[in-house]
Amino acid sequence: MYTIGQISEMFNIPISTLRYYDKEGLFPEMERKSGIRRFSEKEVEALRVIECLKISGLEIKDIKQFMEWCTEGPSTYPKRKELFEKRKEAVEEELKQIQKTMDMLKFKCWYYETAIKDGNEDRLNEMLPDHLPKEIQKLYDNVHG
Amino acid sequence: MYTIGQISEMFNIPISTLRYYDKEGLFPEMERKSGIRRFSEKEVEALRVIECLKISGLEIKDIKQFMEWCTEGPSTYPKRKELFEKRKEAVEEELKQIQKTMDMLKFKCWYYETAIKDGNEDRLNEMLPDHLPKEIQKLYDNVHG
DNA sequence: GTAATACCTAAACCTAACTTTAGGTCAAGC
DNA sequence: GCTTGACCTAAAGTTAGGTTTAGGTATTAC
Repeated sequence: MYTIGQISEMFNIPISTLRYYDKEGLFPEMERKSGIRRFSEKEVEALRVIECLKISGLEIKDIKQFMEWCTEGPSTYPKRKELFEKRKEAVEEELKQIQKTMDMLKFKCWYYETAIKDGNEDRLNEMLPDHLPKEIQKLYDNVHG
Repeated sequence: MYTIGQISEMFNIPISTLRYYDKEGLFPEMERKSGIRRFSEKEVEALRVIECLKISGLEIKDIKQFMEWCTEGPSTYPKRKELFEKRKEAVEEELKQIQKTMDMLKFKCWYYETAIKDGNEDRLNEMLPDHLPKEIQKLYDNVHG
């Protein structure tokens, strides 16, 4: 059993945020001892799931919904599984987008590296849009195609 | 040359958002014809960069800063390059985090698939924390280690 | 016994990034 | 000549996800 302060240190999350999560219903079964929150292994795992679902793009109110399903027993297993399947798909989409973003960033890094060497963008403007070095052309096409 | 409506369709961005970006200074050199915005290739490329930098986690005011550097000529090449290098690092970090998130999602999908088969979590509780199937154990350890 | 810590609540406040609203201009088609 | 559609502005409103504030309790250290 952990206090809110210990959990705050463990997860590097402000105490105010943990209280906010609690107020929003993200720990529906958390115990208290004379008013003081007691985080058990259950809440620790809940926090791991909260961080995961947040990164996946889920809103707090939907995370709350999931936590409620968890208190309702085996009848909600299918809903819970479906939620994670959908989140997986969403994250796969996000991943594609980030890959594209990375390609743009790499292209721009090369671009300015070249501009610094040349002192201007004249040569770059001649190479654009389809006479870039092979590897760079790939990045460029992926982003500007 | 494009109108705001054409750009809105091209990028699938609301007109109100494009005007907001303009107001925030993200198109410092955009022309106007009797009050009406005229988006050139320059602004189209700016928008690609805006989307890239936004996904990389940069705030609007910092994107504005970048766009201003672009109007200041070759002396700002090093700053611009450094910005993209830093964004690249930030996105690499984000990517690691998302990979971890994916592992958690995959684990949870397997978990509920198993729970549905069994009708309860008894067998799962016996397997936790270190007698899971090999591939699943990897995911679990990566997230709970 | 009192001072410092760590906890508590309710409610107000904050920020970024938009979106909506209200009112206006301008060119084209009928 | 008037209606329609696409543009314009300034300013107010919205939302999510917290954070801060003000005031209070309870346990431990001296």
